[in-house]
Amino acid sequence: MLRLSENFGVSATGEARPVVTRFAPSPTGFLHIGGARTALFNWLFARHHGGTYLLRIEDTDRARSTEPAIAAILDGLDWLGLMPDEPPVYQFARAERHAEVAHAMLESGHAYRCYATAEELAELRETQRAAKQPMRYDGRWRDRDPSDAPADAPFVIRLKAPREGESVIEDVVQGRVVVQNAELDDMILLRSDGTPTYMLAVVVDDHDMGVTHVIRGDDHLNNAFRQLGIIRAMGWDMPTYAHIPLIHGSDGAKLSKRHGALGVDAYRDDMGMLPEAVINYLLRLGWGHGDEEIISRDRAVELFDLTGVGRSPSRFDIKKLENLNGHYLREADDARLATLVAPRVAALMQRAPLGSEDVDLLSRAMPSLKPRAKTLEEIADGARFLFEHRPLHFDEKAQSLLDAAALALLTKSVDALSVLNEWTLEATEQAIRSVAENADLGLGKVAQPLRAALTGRTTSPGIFDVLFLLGKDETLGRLSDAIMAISGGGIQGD
RNA sequence: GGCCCCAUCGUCUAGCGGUUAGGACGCGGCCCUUUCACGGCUGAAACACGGGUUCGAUUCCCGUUGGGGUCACCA
Repeated sequence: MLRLSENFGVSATGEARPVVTRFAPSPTGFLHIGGARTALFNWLFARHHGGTYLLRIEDTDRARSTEPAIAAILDGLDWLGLMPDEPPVYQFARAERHAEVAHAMLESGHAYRCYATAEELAELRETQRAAKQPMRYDGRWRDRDPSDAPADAPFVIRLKAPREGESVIEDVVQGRVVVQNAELDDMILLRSDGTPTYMLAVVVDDHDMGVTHVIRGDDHLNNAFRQLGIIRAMGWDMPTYAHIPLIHGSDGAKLSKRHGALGVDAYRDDMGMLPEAVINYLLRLGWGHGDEEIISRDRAVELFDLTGVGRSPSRFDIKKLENLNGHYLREADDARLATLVAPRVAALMQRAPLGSEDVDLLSRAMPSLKPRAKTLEEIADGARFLFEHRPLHFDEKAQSLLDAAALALLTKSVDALSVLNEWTLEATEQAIRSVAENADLGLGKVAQPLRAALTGRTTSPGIFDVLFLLGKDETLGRLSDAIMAISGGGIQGD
């Protein structure tokens, strides 16, 4: 398939311009995962070509745009490292310029005033639907003499779109797409209150911002043809289009709020994902480079291109994201993870924030904690035993391990451990191994009761890591707690 | 419904006329092993269907089916 050059936007005069991309969300809600991917692709494309990546807040819908939504979008982009190269452009602030363009088109005869009322149009649509005709504006004011206009009546400005012929877009992702001009009606440019519609604003802003490559969801593919009408009427350059397929939920339906279209903050806060994992996952959703799966940000900038973007929609798979997150967790710096996990531990245990000593302990425990988790939340859960206060609460499985046989083993362990002068991994391991050997048992037979007694659970980091992290006093204390509980028959349990 | 887009394992994908159809997630088994993980090995698992074009189609063309998108004084 023939594809246009991606490196540069080519102007009407044929001169090459440096790449400018933009992400243009409307602030009507959080930054969801699909928007994040669009932002990522725009960012990546600009970086790859040494261009500029911009952000435009499409807030012309005053009723639905909110300040918190803007904050949420900025926050999400910041977390993902996708902040724009220049301060964001607020579309509503440019309403005057949009109106100016609409009036210029009126002057040049590319647009006209339409006095049809909302009721009139609703009626038109109803008739068309009843007759099973395509629903479009019928152009009733298109060629009407301006003198027919009712005095002082409100009007909108509509584009005078060509009614014959066809329009072609060579989309970098979708290929050549052709639409008959007869399919397009005369869309509204300026509302009766003088405010611009999205169709007008997006074209004017993209032009004024010097956007060379429009990379957006393919739900805008049909819009592109409408927008083309404005571009041609104004004699502007057509940007290179790249309409990327949407992300669907795991059930194949469009990702919506009830289908798991969560804000990126949910991935960060609720699930405990790392931004690098989300970025890597989003990158691979709809884009591929051979067999490479683990791709760093730098590597992505190096490799990314639009030709690698697939044409079919993809489904969101949380399992794969978790797997990737596990990978980046294992790779991440321990001190950084400790900082991220600390508040989660406090929340989980319903206790005061961890002090610096506790965070330090968390950091030291991280090498044995992080390989066992896929999210920060799981790390926090696995770290609880470090901060639990004596006497421990034993879960059901742990209780069943703490029986009469365990009592003997625990007692012997206390004996072997308490005489140790040095509390090292090596020393404790040697002591416990000899307890096992003397009892003629495998290490596992001793390790499990120890684990239960020390952590209250049956799963934990390696038992010698647990011993070491807890320290001698705490270890011996917890062991004697368990011994007492068993002999007294009063195990603290559920 | 009109128009537009899409179609390889369950999922994300590689493939760009001739391959034992590859990788990853997930799933099963084995190994490692003090639990759980990690790691290693391994198994099952796909070209939606029907016509063409061609010596030869997963690959090119058409159709069918299926999925998605879009048809506002929303963006």
